[in-house]
Amino acid sequence: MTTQLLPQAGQEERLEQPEAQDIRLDVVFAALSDPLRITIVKRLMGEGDDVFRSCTWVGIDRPKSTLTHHFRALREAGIIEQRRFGTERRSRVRVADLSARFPGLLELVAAAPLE
Amino acid sequence: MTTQLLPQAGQEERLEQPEAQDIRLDVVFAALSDPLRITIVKRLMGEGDDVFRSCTWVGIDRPKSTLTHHFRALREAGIIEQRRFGTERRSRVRVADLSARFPGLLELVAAAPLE
DNA sequence: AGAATAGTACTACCAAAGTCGTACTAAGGC
DNA sequence: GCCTTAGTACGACTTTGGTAGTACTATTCT
Repeated sequence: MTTQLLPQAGQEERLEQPEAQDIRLDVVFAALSDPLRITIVKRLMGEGDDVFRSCTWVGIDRPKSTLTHHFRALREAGIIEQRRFGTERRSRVRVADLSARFPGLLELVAAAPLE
Repeated sequence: MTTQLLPQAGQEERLEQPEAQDIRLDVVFAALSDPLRITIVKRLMGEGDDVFRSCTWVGIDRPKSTLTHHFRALREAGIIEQRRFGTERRSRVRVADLSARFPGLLELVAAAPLE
């Protein structure tokens, strides 16, 4: 994290997530088996791997409680990192970790015909 | 199928499966989110992509009804092909189809630390 | 025909999971 | 302090899915 460019000040705590070596493929598959979550990951990835975006930025038409649930699932599976920025919870895809652990996985997701 | 080497005679009908272009990534992820199914696929792949193996050959310690359920899930997701050979239902992984549609996916499965 | 084996349809059970609403917390602006 | 917004914990509901047993089908061999 020491070399990471953080575009906004006021960054605070990172929400709990598994270490890279603890990320499990079956759990990742389970998290990404939901089309909505693939969409979320694709949109976040489209912004680059050092950019954090809020839950509402992703633009999914679902109640906030549902979004909370999905983002949590992605975080706990190790797919995204979430940090608190004031009132927002901003996320980014853990591209480096996932590419190291599961080479090619994110390319599959990026190519998925789901918007 | 015309160039496929079939090691046994008496091959009969192929069970229903999705066409290669109809295989969906989220459905594949869902099917492979079960550790037992990853194990099944790994063992089948260890035999090569033109070799059919029966459900019991795979050597999973589960009642037959549970195996039937899992194999069906893999087939309907498009991950395996199943054919009837006498009393047996033999399966092989659809390596060519999956590699074409989702490059690298089977390598992830093969490398998964699940036995 | 009977026995044995492989596998399946059906059923039941329980757990997991997606969806949503509600009441609430956390933060920021006026 | 009040208002607004972002997000969460909790609960309820419905659907999905893993597991297993039972009765059965399909096939093969004697």
